[in-house]
Amino acid sequence: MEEQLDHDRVEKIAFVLKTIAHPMRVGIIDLLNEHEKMSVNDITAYLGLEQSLTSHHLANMKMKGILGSKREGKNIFYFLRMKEVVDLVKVLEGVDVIVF
Amino acid sequence: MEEQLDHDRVEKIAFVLKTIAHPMRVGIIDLLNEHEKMSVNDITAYLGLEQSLTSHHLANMKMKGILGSKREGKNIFYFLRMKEVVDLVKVLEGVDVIVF
DNA sequence: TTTTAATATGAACGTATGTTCATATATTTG
DNA sequence: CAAATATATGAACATACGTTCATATTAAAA
Repeated sequence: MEEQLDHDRVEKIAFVLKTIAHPMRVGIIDLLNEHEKMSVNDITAYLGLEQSLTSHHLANMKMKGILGSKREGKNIFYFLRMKEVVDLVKVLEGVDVIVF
Repeated sequence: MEEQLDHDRVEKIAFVLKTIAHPMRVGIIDLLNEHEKMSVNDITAYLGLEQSLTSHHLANMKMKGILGSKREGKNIFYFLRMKEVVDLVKVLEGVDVIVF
């Protein structure tokens, strides 16, 4: 017989991958890897998106445990909580990919 | 000024992540990491899916450069082409995740 | 050469996901 | 307290994606 699929394991792994599998989310991870923490405004400016859209992405990644946030006066700063995601991006750095 | 977002780079990275961000695809990657090559039938049996669904997943991952395939008689064997995806899975091994 | 086995294909469908827009909430400043 | 700034929220919409089903293709075996 074959080995057995560990459903829980593959689900968890896929869940994280799914959460960051978006160009803007990868960009956010890069940013927060280089900056420790950043305000929504700064992230928005960097990504060149609308404020609301950035907010949605950040909220989603926070809800799923990838990011954390902390209010400081008028600003809310986001930071990496699940640091492993940086390695995900690193693994794919320079890999030859043809996108369609 | 801030650094600039490298659109091409994040797109490529997100593209690969997106392709494998599914429980069954992660399972397939595991399998092909341990087996070198495998027939559709064997993969289907292992995953416990329908033949057609497995085929769709395999075709998708092949089209996007993650897998390759080779016919041998009645069987078609799939194998890992982009080996880096194994490291993606490894990075997330044991990471604490709460799925919803 | 008919049948069986292995795999692929494509349409149809439902659901999930990203985006936009308008508006709400919270904090600071005047 | 009113205005301004920073961020969040939720509905509406479009699109992407996974799944199923029925059928096509290819190769081997009888």
